[in-house]
Parts: sequence; structure tokens; C-alpha cells
Amino acid sequence: MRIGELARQASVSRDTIRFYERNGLLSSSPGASRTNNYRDYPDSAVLTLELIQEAKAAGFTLAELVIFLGQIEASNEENFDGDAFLQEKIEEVEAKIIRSQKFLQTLKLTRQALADSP
Amino acid sequence: MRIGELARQASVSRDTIRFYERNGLLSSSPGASRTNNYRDYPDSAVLTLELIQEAKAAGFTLAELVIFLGQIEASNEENFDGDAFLQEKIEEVEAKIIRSQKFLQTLKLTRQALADSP
DNA sequence: ACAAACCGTGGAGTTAAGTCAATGGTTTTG
DNA sequence: CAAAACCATTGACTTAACTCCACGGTTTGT
Repeated sequence: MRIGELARQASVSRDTIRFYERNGLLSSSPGASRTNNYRDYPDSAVLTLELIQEAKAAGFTLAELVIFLGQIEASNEENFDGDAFLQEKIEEVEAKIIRSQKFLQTLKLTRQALADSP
Repeated sequence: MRIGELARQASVSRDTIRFYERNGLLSSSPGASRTNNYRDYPDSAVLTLELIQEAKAAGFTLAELVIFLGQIEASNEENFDGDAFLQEKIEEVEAKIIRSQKFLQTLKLTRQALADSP
């Protein structure tokens, strides 16, 4: 599919897609046409973009995502130890979720206090 | 307490504290001394800074935090409706936690796949 | 008393993650 | 077949959230 369609399906801008691609988070084939040089994306690119949104929500930077996505690629290659990286990131995300939940609780309590007082 | 001590206790830099204060997330008394103009913070500032870290983990911007902290202040003032704001933010944070958990799951599965394959 | 450690202000610089605009091709559609 | 819609590249711009530096005053430890 072409960039506009991908942008619609994944709810991100075309500029963002090109930006991600420049930074190695996504790739496209050069397109079969030969009269143009439009990017051509596989359907799976939608999933990749969704994964990126999830990762960002979890506090990942794009640089970390590049590593993570590379990890997936390399997972059937030999002697590459991404385990330490993954373990560390898992702990970071867990910690972030805990803090987010604590803050969510604060938000809810505040709302309650506001509702009770006026 | 003075800024350096607060920085240590809350694990943020002095520059960050001054930056937050410039942006209305924190306030200090001018200090009793009269021979200097060192900032003086109440012990509660540590808690405020911790709250800020939680809020950031939950995806709040500092601008949103200014509103939220103002909301707390205003909670015993009359006819101010922060409820809509709070409700919206609660939903955003809940959504963000869900996405983070999805991504956490992906991280764990990836780690498992990496452990199983080599 | 004097060096080390601390504090203040002002302003410049940095990084991440986009976003926008200009220019010029290509495809689709009425 | 022309207008509308799409695409590419380049490079400048933006915003948030810091971070650093220079300068000069203050406190504290020895």
C-alpha cells in the first residue's frame, strides 16, 4: 500500500511515516511501477506503526525502538544477546506503569474531593 | 530547605527545580536570611516533585500539571469546574496504561522467543 | 581567613520528535 | 484531458523539557 493509505489506517501523518522510515523504524520497497518512486508498504506496516504507538505510550524513545525492532529481526541469528536489554526495558516499563497507576489514583481522588466539597 | 537539599531528596537537578518553579509547578518562600535571596522550600516540596514524576510517567505535560495543581488549590474555591478536565485526563491515563501493558506483553513475549530459539 | 561548596540570575544551547513549506513529478477521476 | 489528489525530496522550523555556562554573591568547613 502507499503512504497515504498507511497513514490513514495507522492514524499518523505521512510526514511522521517518512520520519520513522528515515530513522530505521519502518521500511518500504521502492514500488514496482518504475515510472515513479512511490514507497510501497506491506500490510504489516500498520501493525508496526501500532506497535510504535504502544511503545511510545510505555515511554520508549524511538532510538530504543530501533534497537528493539532490530532485536526482533536478529532473534533467529546467532549469539546475539538482547536479553539484558529486554530485561532492563521490561523493568522500566513495569516501573512506569506502577507510577502511572499511582498518579491515576491521585487523579481519581482529586476528582472525588472536588465533587464532595462544592 | 534549600534547593540543593531538595534536589538530592527528590532526585532531580537544581536546574530542573528552578525550571519548574519558573513554570509555576512549585513555589518557595524568599528565605528568612535577608543577606541572601536563597530559595526556601517546605518539606512538602519533595512530595510535589514526586507527584510531578508520577504525572510525567503517566504522560502528563508540565502545562497540564500546572492546570492540575491549580485544580487542587482551587478545590475549596467556589464554582470552578475542573471535573471535565479531570475526567478527560483520567481516561487518557487509563488508555495509556492499557497500551503500556500491551507493549509490556510484547516485550515479554519477545524475550521468551529469544530465549527459546538460540 | 580562605577555599570549597553553595546559591542566584540571565541567557544560550540541546535533544527528541515531529511538522511545514516549497518545488516538482505522477495518478486518478469527472 | 485537465483538475484534483497523491507522492518525493530538501531543508527550515517548532515545541517541550530540560541543561549548561558565565558571572558574581553567600555559607560552611578547616
